[in-house]
Amino acid sequence: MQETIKRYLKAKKALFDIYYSDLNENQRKSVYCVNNPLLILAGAGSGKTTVLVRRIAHIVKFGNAYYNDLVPYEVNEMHLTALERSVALPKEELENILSEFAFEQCPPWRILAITFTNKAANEIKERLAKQFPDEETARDIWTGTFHSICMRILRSHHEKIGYRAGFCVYSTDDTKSAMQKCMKELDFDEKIMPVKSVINAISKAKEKLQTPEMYEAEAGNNPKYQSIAKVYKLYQKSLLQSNALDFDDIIMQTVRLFRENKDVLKSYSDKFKYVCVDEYQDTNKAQFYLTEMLASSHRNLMVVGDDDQSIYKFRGATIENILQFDKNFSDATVIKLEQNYRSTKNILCAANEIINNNKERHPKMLWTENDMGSKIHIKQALNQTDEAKYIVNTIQKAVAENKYKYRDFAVLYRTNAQSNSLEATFVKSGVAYRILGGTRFSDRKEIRDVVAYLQLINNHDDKERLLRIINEPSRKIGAKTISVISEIAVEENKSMFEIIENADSYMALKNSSVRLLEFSALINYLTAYLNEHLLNELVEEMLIKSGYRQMLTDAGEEEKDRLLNIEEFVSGIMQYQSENEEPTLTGFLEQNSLVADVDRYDESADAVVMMTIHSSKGLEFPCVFLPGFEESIFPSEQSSHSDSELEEERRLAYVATTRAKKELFIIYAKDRLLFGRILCNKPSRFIEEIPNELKEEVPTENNMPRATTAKTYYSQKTISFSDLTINKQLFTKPQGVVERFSVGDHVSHITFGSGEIITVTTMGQDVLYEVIFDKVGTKKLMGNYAKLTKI
DNA sequence: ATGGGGCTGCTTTTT
DNA sequence: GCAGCCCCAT
Repeated sequence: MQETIKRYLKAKKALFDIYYSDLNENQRKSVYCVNNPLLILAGAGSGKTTVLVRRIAHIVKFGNAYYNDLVPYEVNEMHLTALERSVALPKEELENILSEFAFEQCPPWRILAITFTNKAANEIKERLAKQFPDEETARDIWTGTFHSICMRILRSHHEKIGYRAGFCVYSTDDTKSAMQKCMKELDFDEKIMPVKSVINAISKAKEKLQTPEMYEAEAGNNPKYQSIAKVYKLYQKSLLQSNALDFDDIIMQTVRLFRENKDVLKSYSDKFKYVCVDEYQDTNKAQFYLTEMLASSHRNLMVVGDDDQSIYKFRGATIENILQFDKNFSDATVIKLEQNYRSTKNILCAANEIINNNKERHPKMLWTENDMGSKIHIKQALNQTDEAKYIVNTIQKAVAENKYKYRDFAVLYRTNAQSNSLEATFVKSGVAYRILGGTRFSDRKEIRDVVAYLQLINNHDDKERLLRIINEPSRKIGAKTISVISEIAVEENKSMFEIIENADSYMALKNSSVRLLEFSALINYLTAYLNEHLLNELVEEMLIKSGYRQMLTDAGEEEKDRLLNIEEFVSGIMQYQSENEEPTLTGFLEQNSLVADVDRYDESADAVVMMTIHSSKGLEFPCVFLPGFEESIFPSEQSSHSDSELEEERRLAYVATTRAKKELFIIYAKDRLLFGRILCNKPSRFIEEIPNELKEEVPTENNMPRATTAKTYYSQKTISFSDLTINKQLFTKPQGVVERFSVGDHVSHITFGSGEIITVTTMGQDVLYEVIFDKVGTKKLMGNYAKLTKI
């Protein structure tokens, strides 16, 4: 009987291994590991989304099938032989056989997958859909960004945090103008305390879950922080009055909801048997608490991350979250995905070399079985126009030779501002291109105006949007009248819209009451109109009745673009209506405020795509151009003063280079026009960090004398191939047992030098060491990565 | 209440 | 180099 059991279990595992034979060993391990906390450290291009999707599908289809030791009572020789022979079956049939092993399957609606961007969420949704024959299963899985998931939760429980139904989300610009008004009300001088810095400080506070009261307490005697505390307080009050949340509130208020209502938290944490978080290195403290809470009942939390791709520290993301993972979940399994399937050896090696200059990281090594590929093309351009021309020419040539299509190319830059000069050249060239981000579509005045009308119709309390459009087009309602309304509203603790609706009962508004009543009647009429009509019809009616369309038509040729933009916006609404079973104004506005331009990136369109490096995270392209690799641009001027910010820039350079599959072009300009001034910057240090053996200089077209070109810069630091230990290891799969140490051991590290182990924490199959180094102080290192040697 | 003219300061990066 | 802001004149 023992023998039968062994054979049965062996056959089961063999069948699963065949079913998942398109995955590598560690990827399979991640899929099978279902019933405890799981940390996946996944390098760039190592197939982490695949693992995430396949694991969820596995949980739904087979549950904890792989690791259980259950054997059916009736199993006999015939059955066993049949199983053992099934190994040769095609995959579709295999799945039927495997379902026999299913155990503790999880219904799809009890699985939650959280991502950082809508782009990633959509990709997971699409790929999940392909895993199931029916449409419903994939749709029932809760997939979304932190913000969209929280909104979904808040919509059901808004009253518990003091918000009314139909509450709305403020965009960055709405936040800014609301903040400005608060500061004005408190008589704070913008010259001394810029709005931007206040917004930043308050955002940071919210990321740390600090309430205005907590912030005030922490401010102590510091006048600057005391002032910010005052603004924070007033700002929260005005948000509540407008029935609005800002981006950070979405997370913070959800945490608050859970903390103050244990029953609500319990209903969600009981519901979600499995919680998966993508891009865990980008989560901030608030998101960490949120995740922990949601996973608290079942503790089946899987997080996927890569510290080398952490590029959002500036907005509060903390790598501590990955390090803390094992503190909260000491039984966590840790799996590393280090095989890269995306890039050529040359590209991957260059990326490894760049990131290897960072000190604050878990040393790790990506390797690939892909070809060597071309060397990295390094191009010196004369100026930004030359740079753009080089990109256009290279693309045109490759397309003409039928090597690539337009859509195979991406141009990734550090700052959105760089897109202007690129665009100018692309327009003239006739190369199809699309720019994502930058002056966003939704940032355009006319779009913001139309959205403001819709927001006000949806939520009459929304002060910010009301102020935006009350005199747009001109209704002869000026600053004076508005401040009177605002004062009355504060006095009577009513919304401004309520005062406007009753303008005729206030003496102070005598002169403008007719116009005010007309305005409130317009909004009320449109609100009622929505009951009987579709959203796009509402926009048409609004454009006509408000006089907005007339205003634009009167302006003539100049404003023609604006009308076209509005048309595009309306077609966006119609798309929303066709995609959703129950389209609502609230739903549309919410989607509109949480979705960025990058999310609309359509891979099927044959056009070169341009975006910031930040936006490109998670994407891949056969050919990538990286313009503007100059000191003070990349790394940016303001980051060059601090080591930690420089390391973040370097991680960004790492993300940029690892986007490329086949060809990578890095370009720097001798002269660059910026802010109307010509700058002459040295080539970026990141170019220098790529060893000469991996790069190839593109000759300048008119054969300029070489003495002054890039070579001189490179020769400052010569690295020979044999010095590169990492390089050599790159081409072979690393394996073997890593030596373990205990507290008090003296060890040596390749970059940090010698030190002493002070703590040892087991983290799944890995060990986290805290080491006090003689020169650089205390560091936390992962045993399997760190390559420590005993002294 | 509005529109024009001049001045400032800006560019990191995003939900 | 340009967008957005403030101030002043209408």
